[in-house]
Amino acid sequence: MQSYSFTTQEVLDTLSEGGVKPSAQRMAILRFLMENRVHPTVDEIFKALQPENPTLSRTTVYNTLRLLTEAEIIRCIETGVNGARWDYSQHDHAHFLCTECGRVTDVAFTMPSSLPLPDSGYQVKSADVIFRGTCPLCAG
Amino acid sequence: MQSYSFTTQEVLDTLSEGGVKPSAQRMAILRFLMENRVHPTVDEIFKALQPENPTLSRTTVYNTLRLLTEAEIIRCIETGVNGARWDYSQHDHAHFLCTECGRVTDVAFTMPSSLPLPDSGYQVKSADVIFRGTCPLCAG
DNA sequence: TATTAAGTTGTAATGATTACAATTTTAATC
DNA sequence: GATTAAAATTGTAATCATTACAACTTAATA
Repeated sequence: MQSYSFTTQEVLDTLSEGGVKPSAQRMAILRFLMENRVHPTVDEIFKALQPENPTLSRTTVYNTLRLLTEAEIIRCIETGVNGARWDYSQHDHAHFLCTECGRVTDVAFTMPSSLPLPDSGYQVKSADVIFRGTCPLCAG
Repeated sequence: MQSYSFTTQEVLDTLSEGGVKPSAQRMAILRFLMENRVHPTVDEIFKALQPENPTLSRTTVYNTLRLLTEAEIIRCIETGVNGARWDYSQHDHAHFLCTECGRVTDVAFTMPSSLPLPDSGYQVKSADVIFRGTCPLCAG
C-alpha cells in the first residue's frame, strides 16, 4: 500500500495554489486527504481528525470539502452508497467501486482528447469515470 | 426533442428479456422510462404516474427501480444532487450534468475497449461516465 | 484597542432512501 | 371454484447524508 507524507509547507502551498486562505482546520483536512488516498467519506474524515482536533465540527468538514472542490484542489466521487467520497489527486484517473465492500480503487484512465460532446455550447468543467463491480477481495 | 412510443407487448418483452415478472406497476414504471428519456428522479417518476395509478406507492417505485437495475434493463445515474436519476437506454453513452439547472443530457461516448484496469481480479459490471459543467441554456 | 470580516461550531431542518409490518394481489394446490 | 401459500404492493416510521442558520470565535484591519 502506497504511503504519502507532506510537510506543513507543502500543504500550505497546495492551498495557496488553489487560492484558499489557510486555517488549522483546512490544513488538517487537506493534509488528511493528501496523505490518505482511500477516498474517505465525510464521516471517515471527521472521525479520523476528531481526536487531534477535539473542537472540529462536521459542518466545517462539509464547508471545507466544498471549498477545496471549488478551488479544484480535491474532487468529489458520487458513488450512491454511504455518501460522497473525497479524493486528492493530481493525475487523470478513474475509479472502481466494489459494490460488495464499498471500497473505491484508483484506475489509470485518460479521457479521450476528442470528446464527442452534444451540440456545441456545453462547457465541460470535469469528467468522472466510475466502474462498478466486484473487487478481488470480494470475488472470493 | 425525440419522442418514443411503445406497445404493451414491447414493454412486456423488455421485462421478460430481463427475467422480471410483470405487474401493472412494473409495466407503468418501465414504460415511463422507455418513453420519457429525461433521466427522471424517483419523485418525478412517482408524480408522473400517480394520477393514472392512484394507489401507487413511492416504495414500489424504489423497489421496482432497484429490480429493473439488477436485471440490467435500466441504469442509475448518481449525480449527487436531487437524488439519483434513472435511465432506460440500450446504446453506450455518457451523461452531461449541468451544475446550474441540474438537467442531464446524453453524450455519445464509447468506452475504450482496452481498459487499463487495476490488478487483475476486478470484475467490471458497469461503467459510468459523467461530465459536469454548464449547458448552453445556462451559459447565457 | 476597537471594529469589522471571515471562519467555525452545534443544533435543527431537510430530503432522499430504506426498513418493516400490514394488506392486497397473484399463483399453486386441493 | 375454494383454499392455501407465495409474491408484490402499500403506508408509515426510521435512518442517514447533507444543508440552513444563528451564535460564537478567530483573524484582519483601522
